[in-house]
Amino acid sequence: MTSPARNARSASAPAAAGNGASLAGARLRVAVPSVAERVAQELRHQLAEGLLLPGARLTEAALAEDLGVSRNTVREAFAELASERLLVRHPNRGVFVASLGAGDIHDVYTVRRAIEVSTIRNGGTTEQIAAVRAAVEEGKKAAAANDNEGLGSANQHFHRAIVAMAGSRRLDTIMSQVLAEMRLFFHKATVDAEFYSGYLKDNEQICAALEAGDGERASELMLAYLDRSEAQQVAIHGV
Amino acid sequence: MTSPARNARSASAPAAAGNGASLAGARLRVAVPSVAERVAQELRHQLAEGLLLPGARLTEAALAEDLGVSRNTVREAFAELASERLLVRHPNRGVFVASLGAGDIHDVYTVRRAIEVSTIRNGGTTEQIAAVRAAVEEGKKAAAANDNEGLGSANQHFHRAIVAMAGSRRLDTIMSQVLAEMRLFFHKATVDAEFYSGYLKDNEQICAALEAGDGERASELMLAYLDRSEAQQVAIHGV
DNA sequence: CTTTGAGGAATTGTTCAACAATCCAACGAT
DNA sequence: ATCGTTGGATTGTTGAACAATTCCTCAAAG
Repeated sequence: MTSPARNARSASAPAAAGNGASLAGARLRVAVPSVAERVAQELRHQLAEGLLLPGARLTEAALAEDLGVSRNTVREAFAELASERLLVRHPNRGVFVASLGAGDIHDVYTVRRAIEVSTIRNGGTTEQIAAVRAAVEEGKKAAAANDNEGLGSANQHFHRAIVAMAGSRRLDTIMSQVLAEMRLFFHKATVDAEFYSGYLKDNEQICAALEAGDGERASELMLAYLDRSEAQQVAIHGV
Repeated sequence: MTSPARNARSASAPAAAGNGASLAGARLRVAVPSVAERVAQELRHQLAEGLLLPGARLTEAALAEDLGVSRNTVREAFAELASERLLVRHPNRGVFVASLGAGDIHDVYTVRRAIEVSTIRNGGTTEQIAAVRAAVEEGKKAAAANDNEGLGSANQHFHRAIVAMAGSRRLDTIMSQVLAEMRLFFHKATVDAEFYSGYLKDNEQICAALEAGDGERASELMLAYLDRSEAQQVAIHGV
């Protein structure tokens, strides 16, 4: 019953001479993200890029000054990022970049096992499987180009494509958040060339099983992959 | 004061392999929840209680006045509830109590299938299974007392206990959020006496299978239960 | 009679300035 | 060296302000 889009006409343009110039760029963009949302985006970017390391402290005043926004707005962005577990709030002490502890690694992989294995067992449409295949090929290409950064991205695309087969917005966002958490914490590991290259074969096998319509085998492969990956992460980062 | 580098000291403190998380989480009750948090709690309560129906609008000023807090504080509470999908923000239009559409029902059950079935297949410790059993008995008792409200609570406890077997904080919170969503939307349905009573037998069977160590059978029963429940919800609420 | 457009009220988005509460580190007294 | 005290800094919260936007009403034009 809710009509999603309402045209934004009423271009009364009572404003001064300048007029459309500045608005022209945003003319088609019906929904401009709020300032708080843009701050959150910027922080997510910096977190994903490894510019903000786990444990680092973020002070409201500094960020507000730095980004040219109000402290309250920064606060809203903090709340959003905290709800995604990328930041943690210590009451009256400040917000810090999240850092995963020993149990958290297992925790994250438990979520992934639940979501990915369950999803993959049910298979997907040919289009959805094609998306998975595309991610696999993207990874191969990145490997051939020795592009580690691209390899990491391709791997995330692969797993996101897997979950997308379930066709659930909620699962998609959960998966995105989990991947963001991992990317934040495991950023150092991504520099290791051998780190992702070993997974290329797994992804290929899983994708092949999917294309063959053997969801059961695909799910078993995925489960084995996740278990192995978890063990690897535990080995790298001190338990 | 332009502070160019915000990468604070990450050196010593955060080590605490034990876990900084538990330190924060284990902050004893000496810490009083913030005002924003209390507002969020109050709203959650009213939502769960059915005092705020889906689609209802919440105005910042009214709530601020009503609860005796500042508008900004209400805003923070809104942000938190929105991140839990209990409220939705329409930019420049206001926040509304979330209402599930056609696809959302299937979406929610997709999440539950992924989490609950996956968790139950792996079984749990005797203590964890005992918690499941306790929820089952709680339901029986409520049924005997003709306490529909209690029946609904017991059912939620049952499913929460199931997920708790995974021992994952993240899965627990995801499950809590999903259950909160359902409780909000399906509140009207909970008045139906027959609605939950039919599930008592399912819960009993699932619990029995768990106690017998037959996780596979338990998971199959759970899957069948969820599918049936989804169909029932779709039947009740217009597709 | 329907459509169009121009106010105008109401609400949100955002900023700013202030104050209380809390934490932290340095300091001083015992 | 231990323990309390004292400042300084940062967060939590408030209140008021203003621009931007939406919604509603209503009169004018077709």
